This record gives sequence, structure tokens and C-alpha cells, in this order.
Amino acid sequence: MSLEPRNSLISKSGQRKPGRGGTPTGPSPRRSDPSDSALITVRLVRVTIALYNTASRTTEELRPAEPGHVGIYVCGATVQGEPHIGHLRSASVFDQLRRWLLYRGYSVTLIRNVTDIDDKILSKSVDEGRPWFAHAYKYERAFTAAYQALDVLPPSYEPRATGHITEMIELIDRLIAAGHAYPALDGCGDVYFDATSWADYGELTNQRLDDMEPAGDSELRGKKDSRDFALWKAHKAGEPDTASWPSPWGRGRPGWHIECSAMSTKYLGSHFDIHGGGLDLRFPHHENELAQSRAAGDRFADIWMHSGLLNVGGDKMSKSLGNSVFASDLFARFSPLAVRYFLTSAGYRSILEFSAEAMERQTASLDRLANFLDRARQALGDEAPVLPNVHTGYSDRSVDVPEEFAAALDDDLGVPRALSVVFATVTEGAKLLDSASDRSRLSRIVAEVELMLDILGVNPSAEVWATGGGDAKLATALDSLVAGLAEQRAAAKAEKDFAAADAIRDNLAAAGIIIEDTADGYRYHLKDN
RNA sequence: GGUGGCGUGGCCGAGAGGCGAGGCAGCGGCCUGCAAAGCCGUUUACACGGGUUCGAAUCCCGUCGCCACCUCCA
Repeated sequence: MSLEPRNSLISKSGQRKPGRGGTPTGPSPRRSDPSDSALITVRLVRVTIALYNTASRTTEELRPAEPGHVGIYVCGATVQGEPHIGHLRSASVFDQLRRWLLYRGYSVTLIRNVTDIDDKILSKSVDEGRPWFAHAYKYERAFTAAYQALDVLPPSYEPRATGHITEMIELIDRLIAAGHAYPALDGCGDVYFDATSWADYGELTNQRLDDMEPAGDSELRGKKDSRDFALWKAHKAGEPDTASWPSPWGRGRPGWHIECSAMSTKYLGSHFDIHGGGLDLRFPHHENELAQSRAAGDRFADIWMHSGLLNVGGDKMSKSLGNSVFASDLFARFSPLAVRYFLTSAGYRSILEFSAEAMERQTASLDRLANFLDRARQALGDEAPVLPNVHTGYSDRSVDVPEEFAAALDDDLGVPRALSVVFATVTEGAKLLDSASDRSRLSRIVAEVELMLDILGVNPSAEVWATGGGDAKLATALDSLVAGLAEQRAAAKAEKDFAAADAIRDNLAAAGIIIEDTADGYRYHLKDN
């Protein structure tokens, strides 16, 4: 009986073979050379991806402005505080969309901005006793770290608002010239968008200007109408000089909405495919963005996608309720993989209820996938397939995704439905494992499952999840220690001394190491925290 | 007042006119020294009332309940 350490969560990587050619079986994969545009064109004609457009409230076919390429702008964070699980959901959703488009053969430019100047950054930085820019940058780093922990791919570019003041001023100029914006009537130096001058105002959220709750006259200040919003905010006494920039209307800083209009079109052009963000940004932010960009003559985004909000204890998670679940707390209790898996457990437009119990339930579900891959890779040894690689756009894949999986994702990113295909494939593989028969088929199934899970960003075999806090030397040491104890346990079992055998198992468990018997030895994994 | 959404079995959560998605939990069995993992089998669904239809969880009308947005928020 073999006493070789078969597997562990932290030593998995050693079993992998770099390079391609790990799956010698199955039908010959279709490999598309990215330089072969004819092939790509053929594929694009076939593929139809439908997405729910919150602007039209219908599911629409994605028809990229530039064939073969999809431009996506996602509203990123205002870096005034710690990232919370809501930010993570938005990032995860649009990362899944991006991975799916890559799999489908599109090239994708994804721009996600950083809003690094606003009222709250200024006021909070004073509270925390550091310059506003240091405050913003501190939290920008926290966001980057959280995205990275979840294996959200870095955007194609991540523009900062403060780096695009020139573009914003140009855009405001165009709006004034077109008669859709005006300097504040009271001469305070602000510039406002003239909502009543734009007949389509409200088109995104299907609201008529007349139906919107008007503010009292006392709120008007220099505005013509209470629904006008600031494009430019004059520098105010008491605000640091470094937080203002010169403009035709005096020193000041940009309003929130104008930033995204300027940055999205700078990098994606005046007409691009998808504009994304959390559902809470629909109004006023996205409505205002759309109005000002269209009023300035830009066609702007074709499809507006909004990721659903998170609830905590039945309430919406929000700053004002103070019930935010922060990334740092989350990662202290759950693995990043478990967090990301939890975030994929509901459709991207549904409300997702966060609770520790819900997290644990999803972790149990994830364990099933991880267990299968663990056992299968162990059984396959050298015949285990190469890991999928999102960084190559999956062009080096050895298998294709099952058709039902593809159909689910093509239909408005039906992740839960796609996951059911993953589980069906896993069940099929587990049966093969039990009978230990068809290794080539098993290898193919593992490749399919991992490809699907990678597209969803939750492949337990992926390198990123293994390195969290781990260390190759530690892993080797632990393997060796466990192997020694396992040998003792096997000896005790051979002599029918089950008390001694169980004591070893209990001691390991107390140390957070779960050891299990398998057909040809044992395997172990570290207990989840 | 306006706009949008939702009510599915113990829990989570898909689906959207006709074959009971899937996961978690439960129960029975197989396997196991015992476990764990896995496999097989299995229990109670579509808020309510009408209507359309050969047939409705799915479409239409009404009722009730819940939520979000119209103020900073992913």
C-alpha cells in the first residue's frame, strides 16, 4: 500500500505540468490562432451573446461597435474607505463577463476607473489627519489588493479622475457651447448641467423630469432647476489648494458624473459597447452620465449592465446603514475562493443575501468541486490536464466547454445555470472515479470542469488560491510530517489497533489537518477557517 | 406621487406554457474497522383569487405581501 502523500491543498502545484499537451485524449480541440482573422470572423458570426440592458429593460444581442472587440467601462470605486463585499460582487460579475467574452473569441478592453477626488475623500482625510491624496491612495491600494485576492483580472487600464481634469474641462466646454450647461447663476464658480434643456433626460431609468421629486427652492442656490447637477465644483475656502485645478470658470474640481463620461470615451471612444456598475449607480450617476455624454454629442454606451446589490440581515448594505461587510473582515474568516464562489451563487441581477450561514453553505458546495478535482488529479497523476489559462484568452485550451454551459452564459450570463452544468459534469466524473475505468475520459472531464470553473473565476485548482499564506518549504515540511504520521496510522490499522489509529487522526484534526483514507492510501487537506 | 423589481420545496437558488435545474441540509442503502469522501435511492414547490389554453409556476386581470431607486453608495 502506497504511503506517498497523495495530495494536499498547499502542495498541489507540484503535481502540475507546465506547458501544453497534458490531455492526449478526446476529440481534437479547435485551436484558433488569434492572428487568423478569418477564423475569428467565422466564430463571431456563430456566437450570439444576449445581455439584459437596464436602459431598455430587455435582453439584447451584443453587437460590438467594432467586430471582434468589446469595450467595457465599469464604474470603479470612490476610494474613500475600505472595500466591501458589494464592491467585490461588481468586480466579480464584470470579470466573469470579460472571461466569457474572451472564451468566445472577442478581444476585450475593460476600463475601470478610480474616483480619487470627491467631497467625502476631502472630509474623511481631514478626520484621519492625512493629505487627501494619501487618503485616496491608501484605499486605492486596498481595493487593488482585494481584487487581486479574488483573482479579478486587472483592467486594461485604470484611469484616475485626477489624471483626467483636462478631458473633463473640454467636455464641460462642449456642453456649455451646446447650450446644455451653464456657470452658476450666483457666480459661485460651479458649472451645472441644464437638465431641462435635454429632452431625453430620464431615458435610462424611465423617469420623466416632472415626476422626480423636486427639492425646495432653498436648495437651488445658483441652479436654474433643482434637478440640474454639478459638472464642476468651485474651490471652497478651507479646502486644500492641492484639491483644485485651474479652469475657465476658476479653480475647482470636477463633479462626480462628468468623470466617468470623460474617462470612458477617452479610452473606449465616443461609442462603446457596455457600461457597467452596481445597481445603485443607475440613478443619479448613470442617468446623469448618459445625459451629459449624449448632450455633448457622443453616442456613448449601447448596453447598460447593473449588478445586483447585497443585503445583510434583510437590509440593503449601505454606508448610511453602517452594515457593510468589509473585505478585510471577510478574508479573515473565509478564503478568497469561498468568497468569490459565494458571489457567483446567485444570478448577477438578483439580490444576494449575505450571512455567515450562507457563506458556509456555499463553501460546502464548493468543497464538492474541490474534492472531485483533488481526487481526480490524484488518480490521473501525469495524465492530468493542463490548467486553463485566461491570460491567453483560453486560446490554448485542450477542450471546449459543454454546449449547455455555453448556452447558459450566452443568455445574459446565466451563471447559476452554468454551474448546474459544472455539477452534472462533476457527477459524471465522480462515477468514473469510482469505477476507475476510463482515464482518458476522466482527464477530459477534469479539463472541462476546470475550464468552466476558470471562466467563472472559481477553479479550486488554480495557482492563485494555493498561494494564500502558503509557502513551498512549509508545504514540503507538512507533507513530510503528515506522511510520517500516516505511516504510523497505517501500521496501527494493520495491527487492528484502531484506538491508536484514531488518536493520530484526532490529533491531526486538532491541528487543523483533515486526513482521509482513500483506495490506495490517504489524502489530507487543511481545514477551512 | 413617479420608476423598477421580487414572492419557487427545510434552506439557498435556476427556469419561464407540456418532460420536477442544481447545490446544501435530511432520510434509507452501498462502501468503510469507524470515519471522511463518493455512489444509488428518496420526502414536502412554484404568495392568493379569477381568466386564457387540450395543458400555466410560466401568459392575462385582480388581490395581498416584500424590496429598491427618485439623497452619498458596487
